[in-house]
Amino acid sequence: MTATRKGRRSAALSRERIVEAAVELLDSGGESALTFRVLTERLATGPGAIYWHVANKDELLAVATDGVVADALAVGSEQSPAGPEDELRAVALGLYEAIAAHPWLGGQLSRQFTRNGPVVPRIYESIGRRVRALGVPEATWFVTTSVLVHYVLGAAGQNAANSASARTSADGANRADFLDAVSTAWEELDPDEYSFARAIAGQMRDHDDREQFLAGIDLVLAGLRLS
Amino acid sequence: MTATRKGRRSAALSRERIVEAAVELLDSGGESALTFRVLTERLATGPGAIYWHVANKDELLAVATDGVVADALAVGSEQSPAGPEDELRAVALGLYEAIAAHPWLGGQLSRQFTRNGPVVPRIYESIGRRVRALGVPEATWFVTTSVLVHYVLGAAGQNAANSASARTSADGANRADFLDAVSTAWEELDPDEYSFARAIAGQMRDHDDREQFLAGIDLVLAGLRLS
DNA sequence: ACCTGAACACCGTTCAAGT
DNA sequence: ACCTGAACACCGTTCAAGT
Repeated sequence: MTATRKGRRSAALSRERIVEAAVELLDSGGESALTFRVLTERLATGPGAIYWHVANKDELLAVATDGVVADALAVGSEQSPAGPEDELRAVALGLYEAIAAHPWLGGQLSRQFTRNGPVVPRIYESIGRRVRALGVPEATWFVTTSVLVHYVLGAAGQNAANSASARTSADGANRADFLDAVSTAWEELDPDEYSFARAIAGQMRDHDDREQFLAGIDLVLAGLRLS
Repeated sequence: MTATRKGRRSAALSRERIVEAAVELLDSGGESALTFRVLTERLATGPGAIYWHVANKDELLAVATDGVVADALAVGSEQSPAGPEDELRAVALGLYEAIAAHPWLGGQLSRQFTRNGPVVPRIYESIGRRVRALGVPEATWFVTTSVLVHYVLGAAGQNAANSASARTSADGANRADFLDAVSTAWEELDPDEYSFARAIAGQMRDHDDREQFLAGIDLVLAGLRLS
């Protein structure tokens, strides 16, 4: 793992090796940890060499994002379980786990929605195929898939953000401590203005990530059966 | 409007004036348009003066985000319509319109989920109050509100991203042209790998933003009635 | 074709100094 | 208490020059 960190590089530079190193940096320190300065150091090269393989930082981030998502979705579709509902849950959970493992994915994915890249249709395809298999009317394919996609990415991103900020927090807190801090903050809000936020603060503290996440999927599935 | 753009500043500096100028810059050119360099120029001052009123750029962005969202939600709750369902639609649409008017809000809001700031409980409160009023069981308050919040922010952000990138696109395209380009790109994807994405490309091109957005809300509301 | 590395035009932020 | 503005330590990106 430390083999390429110092001294001359062992293998020729390639787009793949650059993306691989970028993902490592993103995983270890979030979006701000990926700079061309430390990237060139890690790869024992100069900035010009990287720009030979990659157009700019935006493209590098897009390729890294698409690669991680493609892997996550590929794993999800290997095991083809019982029916389309279970498949849908598996795909959603696969995305969830990927974002949990790479917290920077959350923000990056929401940025990719601006662009016309490959990752957005990839995600719509994975979720949408299962929506179609559930037999919902074609006229509602776009809406239902959109609801699912946005919920999956939003909820996963929020949870990943929690664990990410917990990881880098100064007070050495873990995820539970961070959730506890947020929950406590919500409980101390003004009782008149924030009666609801205060009421769910406890649920937020104690909730099991995956369980709640899947409960949300099931809620949408229930609504889907009626449309 | 151009009064404060050049020459000496007319009024004393204040947190409010700084935030106001920041929002103007964000609205006009997106997140990258907000720099301390042009901010000091607009306010006819030096960077040190801004740092006297505001801790750093992160705080400035957080305050700007919270301000715009607070305004949007205040407008939404003024008119208290028929029942909680209509109120929910009004609040959701209010957020939707705010993000459409300030496209940078989308990305900024997803970033605020990492932090323990005031904007996230504010949004949960507005949506959650109506969820509670619908009479759903307390045990599911957190999940149902989460589904709604993530869908609202995700869908609004995606649409805003569309119009935002359309606005700044080189080929002078408007929103319809941008959607058309994306739709065409999806139609040209591999038929085997992307059968679903190709199938909904047409719906994406022709869809009415608000109509589709509200259809998504209704889908969740339908699922909510069953839980 | 692929890589080097100095240089450019920018950032956010700090801080001694002024009023 | 509030503001000035030079300076610092960084960015992403370019490009003439090498192999």
